[in-house]
Amino acid sequence: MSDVETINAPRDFDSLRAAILERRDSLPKRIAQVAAYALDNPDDIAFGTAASIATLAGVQPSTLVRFAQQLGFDGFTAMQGVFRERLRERTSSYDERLSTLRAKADAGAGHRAVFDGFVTAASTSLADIARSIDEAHLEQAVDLLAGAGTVYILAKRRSYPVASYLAYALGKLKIRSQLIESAGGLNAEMIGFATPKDAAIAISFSPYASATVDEARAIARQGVPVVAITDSAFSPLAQVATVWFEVAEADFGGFRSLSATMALAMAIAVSVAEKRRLLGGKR
Amino acid sequence: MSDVETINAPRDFDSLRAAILERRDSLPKRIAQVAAYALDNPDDIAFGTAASIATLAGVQPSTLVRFAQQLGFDGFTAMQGVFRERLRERTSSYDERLSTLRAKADAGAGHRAVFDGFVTAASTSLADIARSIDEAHLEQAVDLLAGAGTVYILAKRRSYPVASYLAYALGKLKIRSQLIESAGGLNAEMIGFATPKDAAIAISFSPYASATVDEARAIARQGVPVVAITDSAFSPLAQVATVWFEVAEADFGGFRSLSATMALAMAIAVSVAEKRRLLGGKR
DNA sequence: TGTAATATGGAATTGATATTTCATCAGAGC
DNA sequence: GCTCTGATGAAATATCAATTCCATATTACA
Repeated sequence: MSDVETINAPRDFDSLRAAILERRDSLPKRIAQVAAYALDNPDDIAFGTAASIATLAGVQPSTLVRFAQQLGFDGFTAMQGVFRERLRERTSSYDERLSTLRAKADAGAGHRAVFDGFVTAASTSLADIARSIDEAHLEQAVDLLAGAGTVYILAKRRSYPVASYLAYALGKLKIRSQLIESAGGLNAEMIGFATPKDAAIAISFSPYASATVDEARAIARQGVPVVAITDSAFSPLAQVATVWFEVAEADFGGFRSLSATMALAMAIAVSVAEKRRLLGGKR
Repeated sequence: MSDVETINAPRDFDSLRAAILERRDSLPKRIAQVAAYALDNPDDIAFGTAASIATLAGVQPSTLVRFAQQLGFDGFTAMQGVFRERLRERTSSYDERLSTLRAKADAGAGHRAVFDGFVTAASTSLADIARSIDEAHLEQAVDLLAGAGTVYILAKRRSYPVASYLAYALGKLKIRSQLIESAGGLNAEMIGFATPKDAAIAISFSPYASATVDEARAIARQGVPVVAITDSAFSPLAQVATVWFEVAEADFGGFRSLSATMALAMAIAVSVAEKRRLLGGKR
């Protein structure tokens, strides 16, 4: 007869919520109890087992299954899937936006889609770093650089734009810095001048430019403290660094956003300048 | 002897992360593979089953268990609990974070506030440009550049990082380009080679670097079409440009964000490459 | 008040999943 | 070059959890 029910199971949390509220009054006592608990503690449902949830809600596991079935699901597991989806969507809305944009751009949806893709990639990266930045590391890095004589900046290729802006900013802020840029022959000599009283900032992302890695290793071996900005704990830079930051830049069309890295680099530069001003004297 | 290990299983994600990083170098290959995957895709671990995660990470389920045990957990399930805990603690979404950031960026103090300021400036700029970009101009600029022989890139000082990334991207995309960078003496000669079959991208913001303006004027006088990215209709670049974009970058602590300009520049580069691919032939 | 329909609790079952075990393999140390 | 130790893969196993079933209780209705 009314086996039609099987098809209209809610696909997302909002419609599930709506479905529950709609039937609220027509639900049997125990089922209603589950419904109330589900809306109040959606996170518990996402992770718990049927048994554990049942205990918390004060019902039997079988009631949970019945509840799910009343809503049109196959069983408890299917319903739980919706609760889990909700949890991961809360964190990945940007990622989804990005992937649809990618699909659009691939389908040839025009230049606007490409542009939106880069904007979204940059926004994602910024939101990401805003959440994940480690304040203690920031303090450490600033302290370290504030006490340095010369700040050596190491970056090649993809990361080079950040380095050049950093060099520009440090110059404006009257902080002595040395940008190690070209693949030309003088780099080794330049690095040779660095002492433990100096400091270095190295920036590199996978695939790590070998020159940057080599130079960072060399400079670290001379006892120069290194602040690294890289993309993974497994980066070779992380291993030689005194302090390192993990920055996950979203990419689009094969090009990584630099927004998060830029923001971090600039924050470090300005903070170092501020710190030096506070410490006074040293001119 | 070292059976003490059993007790020190990390209780939260941060210490788990720390534990992984600490042992990074001493881990066997497959286990390290799991470690890398776990740190890169923590969400997957929270939700998946041992089998599904193992497939994604390219290992056997047993390796997952071994990994968990190495970290001091009883088994995979216990470790997964930590990943789940992390997910339920992370409450708000990206957008919420950014807007609260914006609210308190000016209120706070310390280095974190500086960092937040830069992130806010960047995301504001991005939001602005996403709203105000002129699609017709975008089309025009892409058409113009897609038909060009060599793309000359003009930018100095503050805008130079964008130019260098643009040059990098164009190179990767196999679009011939020439970056006019140094204040050195050769620029005039370089520009002298440009013909009306080429094109130029000029980037400059107030206060406009005089070299960029002069060069843009010179190249335009030779009949070379110029795409300009600048900040006002009164900009000298707007006057010599064939197409120009207005980009209003927010600044913080005296330094302008480059995020919006970057996104626009990259979108142009990729769109040009796409257009050329569509036009085919031309190799 | 009696009867039927539905709801509920509890246990058995079925299915899936983590874990363990064992055989094989790679590499370090002698 | 050989042996031993530790790592790895694959499959068997034990565990655990969802589901189903059945007996019982509750409610609705006549």
